[in-house]
Amino acid sequence: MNARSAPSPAEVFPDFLRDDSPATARDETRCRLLRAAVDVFAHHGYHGASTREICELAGANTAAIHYHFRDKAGLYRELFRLPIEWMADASRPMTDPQLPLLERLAHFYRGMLSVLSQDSRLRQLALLHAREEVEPSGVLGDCHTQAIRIHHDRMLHLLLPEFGLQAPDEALHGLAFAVGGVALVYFMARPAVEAFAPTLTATPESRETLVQRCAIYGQALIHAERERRKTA
Amino acid sequence: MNARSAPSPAEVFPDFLRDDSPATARDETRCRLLRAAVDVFAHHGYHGASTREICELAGANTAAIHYHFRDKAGLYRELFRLPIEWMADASRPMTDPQLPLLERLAHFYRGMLSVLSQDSRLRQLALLHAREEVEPSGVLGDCHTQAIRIHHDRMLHLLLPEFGLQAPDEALHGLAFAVGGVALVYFMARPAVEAFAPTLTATPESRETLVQRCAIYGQALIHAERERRKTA
DNA sequence: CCTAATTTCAAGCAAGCGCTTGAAACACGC
DNA sequence: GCGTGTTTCAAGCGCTTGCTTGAAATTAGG
Repeated sequence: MNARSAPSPAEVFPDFLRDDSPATARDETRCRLLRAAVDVFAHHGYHGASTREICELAGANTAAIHYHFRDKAGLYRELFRLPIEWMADASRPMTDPQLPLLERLAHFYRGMLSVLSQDSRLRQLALLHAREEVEPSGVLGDCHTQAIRIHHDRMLHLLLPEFGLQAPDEALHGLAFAVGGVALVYFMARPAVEAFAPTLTATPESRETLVQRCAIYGQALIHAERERRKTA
Repeated sequence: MNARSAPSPAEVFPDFLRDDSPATARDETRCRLLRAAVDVFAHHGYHGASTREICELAGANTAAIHYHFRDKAGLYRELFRLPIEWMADASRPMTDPQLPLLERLAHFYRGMLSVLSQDSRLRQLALLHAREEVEPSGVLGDCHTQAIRIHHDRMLHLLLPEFGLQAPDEALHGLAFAVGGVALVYFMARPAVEAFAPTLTATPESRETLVQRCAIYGQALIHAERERRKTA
């Protein structure tokens, strides 16, 4: 009668995104619900989405949501349960101290933009995170901010040695926001980007060119902050 | 029975935001509805907001929305009818060719951040625009993108002479996005900023410091792009 | 002050919402 | 093959939603 006990994270993430999962048939409906939920929530937002539409897309009964996730909020929350680190695997090498700064920044931006490049559920999931930042659904608590913090901390981790600091000060937080902001617009204001400069992110080649330019910009920001600290 | 013909823009914008308007009593209910709509839509988003709550806050009957704006979408659309140029008056001097680049950039960022500084309806209105970018309500058409375009064009207008160009190329659009992105996070990811570095935007003084740093960053981006073009 | 147009009101409709129910279908150990 | 626990189903409940209605209240002109 009650909702199932939650499975371990690795059991569903990010596997449920793939159409060829799950391994076991017992979770089939559950996975189809999660996949459909990503699609519908991404299209209409949390409040705009209806459980009926999700179930219809999943080919399941409306009662299935209550059975597997207790309620609509539980289903939505399940999509945010794991940190979004795996969303941007490509950005992992940015913490490699062996690589030159420019290259690490390129990895960072490639990670951000790669998620958006494909018309996949990964991109839709990224969209859900972006939405939650601008229009919190109110059902997630602070778990979403925690997920974002990982990225911010990683950026700080890259910046700190550049300035010989042990802990970030106010300006370093601002710099981290600025470095991320160089590519943020492609994340958070997709319609505007495609309206003003559609060719910028059209092909994988143009996206890679964009990544390289962003890396140069990021490096310039770091240099500028270094100069600013010298004179101040 | 039918909705009134739309008044001229200057008649309601941005006057309806001020609590001491309107000049004539005949538009009182209409103005109170608009003000309440800003509040409620900003809190819950388009889909999450209910017309009943808006009317309750405005002290009006639920039928008033239909009478003055035809329906919920009409009321929402009215909040987006005018370009958002007046939302950031402080950024107007950024087009003044007399001023040095750094100062013009400071005006730009001051305009962006000033809107968010106060807990006013102006800020809520800005929030509505940010939301619409991430989660289009679907009732605005492209009129919202048009409003954003004004800011993008103004940034291009600032950048073009710096590179001796007549028309923007792909990279210049990317640069415009990057320059704006330096402060975009304070606009579009307010919860994250306040979670990670709350003091950054806490007081008017710290915000002005932030504006100055952003201007330096923006200038650095422009210089970096100039260097990049030289070597490429 | 009467008349006509404009604006507001209480009441309620149809539709869609999230969620519940009790029974049927299924899976699986013995 | 049976009994037990798990999963799915059709049906519908109570509620809120956006919107409508016809009449009352208000305003303005002659």
